[in-house]
Amino acid sequence: MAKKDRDKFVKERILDKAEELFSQKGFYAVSVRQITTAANCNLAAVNYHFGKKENLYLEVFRSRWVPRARRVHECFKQNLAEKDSPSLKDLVYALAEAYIDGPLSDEARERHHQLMARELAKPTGALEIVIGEVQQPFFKELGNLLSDYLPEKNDEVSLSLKILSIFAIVHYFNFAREGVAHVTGCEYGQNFKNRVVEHIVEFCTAGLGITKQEAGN
Amino acid sequence: MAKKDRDKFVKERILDKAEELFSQKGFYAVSVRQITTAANCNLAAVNYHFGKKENLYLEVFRSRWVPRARRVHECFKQNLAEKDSPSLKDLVYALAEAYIDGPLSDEARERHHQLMARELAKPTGALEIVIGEVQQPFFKELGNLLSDYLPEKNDEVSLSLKILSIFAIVHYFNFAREGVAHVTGCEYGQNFKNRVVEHIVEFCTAGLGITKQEAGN
DNA sequence: GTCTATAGCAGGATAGAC
DNA sequence: GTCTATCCTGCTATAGAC
Repeated sequence: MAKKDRDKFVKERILDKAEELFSQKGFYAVSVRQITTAANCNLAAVNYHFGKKENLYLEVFRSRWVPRARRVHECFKQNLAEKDSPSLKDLVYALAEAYIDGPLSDEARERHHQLMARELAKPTGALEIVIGEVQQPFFKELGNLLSDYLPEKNDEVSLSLKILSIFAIVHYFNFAREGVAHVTGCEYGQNFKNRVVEHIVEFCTAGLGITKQEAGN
Repeated sequence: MAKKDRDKFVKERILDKAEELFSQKGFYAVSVRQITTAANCNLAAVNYHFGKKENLYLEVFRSRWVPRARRVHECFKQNLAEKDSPSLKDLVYALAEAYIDGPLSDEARERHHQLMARELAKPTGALEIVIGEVQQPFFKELGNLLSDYLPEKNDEVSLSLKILSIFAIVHYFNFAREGVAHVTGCEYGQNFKNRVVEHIVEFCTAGLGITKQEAGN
């Protein structure tokens, strides 16, 4: 790990550490000095490779956040593809599992959602990347999948509200871990993640207006 | 308004402006200079009244955030008290309306949830205030109310997960307004707020496992 | 209580050697 | 590409006059 890190090009190391620090503390709370020290390179490297701190922040989203979001979405599709003629419950399950217990490591998942939470609370240029390149197209796709299952015809906005609500829950359990742990009294281990996934599936399939019988198992 | 502001004591003006700025930009992105300039007072006033910047931040939560959260909770209880023998739907409605369209102004509501979103993503000492003094007791109270309506017996954790999920949705629609507006294509006017409340009530009463007939109207 | 002035330091960015 | 050295700005916090 230490060896692998040293062999990476400086630019990559900077991006890795920058993401870690930005997600933990936010843009302003992290100094270029902290990043370059953590990345074991010179202070001037950030300016050489990215021009300025802000560009580095955006590049973190482009080169790290977006691909990782895509991996989660791929995982969802794969989860879903394993079922033939999936039920709505299968669909929500595939989604919840991809997000809560999917391809990302626990650390990566936390970083991922903290970065997004920061952008949602106070958008910078990165929110355009997050929404425009990733969320919007994925939600569109989800909407198409979902609308086949819903009992009533849904207009665009109704469908969006439903998808956003599922996403809000998934997102909350990922980014507000400390609060969740405090309120529930549970640690974020594998058992708890399983339980959260079960809960989300129950809550959201029902929330979508499907009775247990209709939802399948 | 300008007059009223000028008549307030310096300490109060600082707290007002500090909250506004902290919620918009976060702790590190706001300087004491910005706060004191906005509060139309001297730079040294923050140190005089609060000792240091961090204490001011905490005091914003204690003296502004907590009372406002209490007002929302009071509003919820009042909404609920207007019904005799309220249905579950009434309960969720009272909750959603208090949060989405309750006693707070739009600006105050946005500030309120942005401050909380920041704390949830990256807890500081303020999260203890938020959860310990406000959320935890309120969730407990909600749990007691809710458990009477649920068809099955729920252990503490199951109940917490349900409440957190409702709260996650409510919170998301308040703090991620820009993202929500982008995805739905809707502005945050009164119409949209009404629609969001309707949606939350539908989604969450159903999500709690209550069929439309059982939920009442 | 409120001000000015300033200490003392950390920040981002850059110039220029290698 | 990577380094050192440095500029300059802006920050928090404080001392001390009023």
